[in-house]
Amino acid sequence: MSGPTLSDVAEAAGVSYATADRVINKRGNVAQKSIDKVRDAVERLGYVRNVAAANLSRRRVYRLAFLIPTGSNAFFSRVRDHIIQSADHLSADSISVRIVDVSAFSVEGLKDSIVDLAGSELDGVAIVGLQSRLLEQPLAELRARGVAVIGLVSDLPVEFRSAYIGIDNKVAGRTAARMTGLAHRGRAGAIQTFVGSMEARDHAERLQGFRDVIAADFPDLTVLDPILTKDDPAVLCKSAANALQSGASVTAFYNVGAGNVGLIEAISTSPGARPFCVVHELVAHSKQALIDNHIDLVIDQRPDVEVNRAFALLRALIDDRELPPMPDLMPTIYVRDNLPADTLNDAMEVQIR
Amino acid sequence: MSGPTLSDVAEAAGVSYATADRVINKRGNVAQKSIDKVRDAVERLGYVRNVAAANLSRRRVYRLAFLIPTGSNAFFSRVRDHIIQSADHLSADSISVRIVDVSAFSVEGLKDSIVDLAGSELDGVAIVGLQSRLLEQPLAELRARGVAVIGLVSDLPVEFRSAYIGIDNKVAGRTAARMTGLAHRGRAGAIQTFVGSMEARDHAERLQGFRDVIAADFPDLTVLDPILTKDDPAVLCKSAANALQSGASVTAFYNVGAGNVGLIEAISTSPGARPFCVVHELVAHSKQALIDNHIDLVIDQRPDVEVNRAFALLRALIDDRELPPMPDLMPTIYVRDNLPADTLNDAMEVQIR
DNA sequence: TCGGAAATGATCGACGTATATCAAAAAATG
DNA sequence: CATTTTTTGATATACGTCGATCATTTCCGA
Repeated sequence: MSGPTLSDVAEAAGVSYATADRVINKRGNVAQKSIDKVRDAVERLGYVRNVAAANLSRRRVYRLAFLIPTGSNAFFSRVRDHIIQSADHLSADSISVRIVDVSAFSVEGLKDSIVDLAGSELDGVAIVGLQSRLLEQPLAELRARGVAVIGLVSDLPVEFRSAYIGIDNKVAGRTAARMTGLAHRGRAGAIQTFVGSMEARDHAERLQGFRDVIAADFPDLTVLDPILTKDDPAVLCKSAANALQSGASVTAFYNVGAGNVGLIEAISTSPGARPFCVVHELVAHSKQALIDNHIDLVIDQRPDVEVNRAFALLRALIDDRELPPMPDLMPTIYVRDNLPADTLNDAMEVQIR
Repeated sequence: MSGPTLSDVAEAAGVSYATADRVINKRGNVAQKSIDKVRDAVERLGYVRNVAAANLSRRRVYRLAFLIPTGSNAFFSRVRDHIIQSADHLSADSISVRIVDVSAFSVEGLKDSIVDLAGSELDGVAIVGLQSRLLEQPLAELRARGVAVIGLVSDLPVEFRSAYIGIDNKVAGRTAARMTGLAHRGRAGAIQTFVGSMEARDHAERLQGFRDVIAADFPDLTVLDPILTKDDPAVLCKSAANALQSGASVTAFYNVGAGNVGLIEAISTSPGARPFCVVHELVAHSKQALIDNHIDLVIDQRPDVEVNRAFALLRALIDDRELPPMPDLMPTIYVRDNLPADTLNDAMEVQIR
């Protein structure tokens, strides 16, 4: 019923268990001839290592780390909460997780944190990355020590990680544009966009995707040049208020970055009809704003799904197994009617505990 | 590092390993006093039984079954494909899966299939259910034999299953309404709705949710009485073509049920502007229709996520463990820009193999 | 208080793998 | 051919749990 064991393989290969083991676990001191025989038998019998038994035997503990930016950013506290919550349940599978706080969006800070990882024994790490050559050296060293490295939410230099988990931000921007276009349905309009920083790759990509779709499919709409916010709610509040007062010319808002508290503040205190409004990431205040009808749509990247996926992926990489099939990561559209019940209530409880 | 073992528990409780084992595995013939001591020690030490070791020892194979309606329904072939694909990778975890074809939407057929399950040894089963008292008896018998039973996509009688995995169809209908409303933005309009059958609970609920939101938040829109289609593409094609010709009065289509091939056919062959168009379930043709701009939105219930969740849930139930945290199941909105790359290409390959 | 029933303890051999040791065989070296 | 080196085989112990068996102790009722 359950597949062949290593003993079966050894027998089929005509070698001893010890030799088969030497081949499987790459212990060296094996003749090429024997290696071939074992490999062949593995193939023929369809042998797959019983990971559970192996881990039991070697008392394996998967030591994982997550490098997450600090700060008040609500999205990353959501990520953090999901990691903690998952880790809680994964400890039963002998997985230990450490969350490392990284100073937000500082290449130097991230580099230091990666270098620091060298101190502790690790099997795998998921990093909210940045694109910088500065990171290449420390990442290479990590991987040389056998640590599985993946990028999370924001990618690392491609050659220096095994995989990336996150949405395609161009797709996210395109989706926002599609919805904005549909909401205008033929009518002309002007869309005020906001970005945190054009240096942030995700912001730039979202804006690009947004512009592409509007240009291609909604010729009656104009995309106004983005206002630079540095993700600061105060800046957003002020500039949004400004735009709201400057007559009825603006028919939609699209905030590519964070700091939505400010945008919502401006909208909720401004009288009269408001523009169609799209923002990113479902967190406590954006959820509330949907419910209160202050905004129309939230494009979300489901950090819960991403974290789940990170764990599965790291384990597979560490065990050198095939990847299990995993649901695709697509930007998810929320309106006030398909809100998850517990996005932040539950997560917050975890945080408080 | 890794938690206490049962030996530790026995020692802490001041009983022998054998007694602790008797308590943990409910073998009976244990004094209440001993039970309490062991339970107490488990609590104190935070013992969790090592499922991997246990399964290794007893050569456990999780024997699961899925009862899925047959027929040409594209949604269920998608479900089927995901089950097959997952099962492929789960065989490494000694999980064996059987898919049982059930004649679609026939209570009698479903009942027979459930009764038939009694023949084979099973640990858990996920059933695309129906609401009928006829099912209660056979379900009760299944569960009496220790089989974990969950409802999938469409629920079973509540008292006779351990859990239900599926979306809230009222929420799905509300979401469709919200998007339709946004797309009209102030303009008046009339929405032609289509249902397969008002007896189908999911259809009725979607329509209800849809009506609720339109009535509450979009007073300028009228929901026309639904056209009964029996999910038959031919019926949909004809009635949609009819609606399209009867002047510009209809500004939107909402198909609650299946048979979208027909709807798309009518739209694509009709000249001039088309109404705003929302359907359910992302499958090959609805995806293509999005790309071709024949429809605007697809509300999807992510069968891949649901199947994943079903596996996790069944295992947890069978092992009598706590549930791992799982992403919420919310209706997902697809437009032509956030389409998953592989929804059906990959799945179809699996089918062909 | 005796006998039988109930409860407990002690211990063993699986499960499939990892890791180690030691001896034996085969191959390479001069 | 003798000697070293490389490669192999045989075997043991451990991981944490399950499912046994068998002997011993404790409990309870008559």
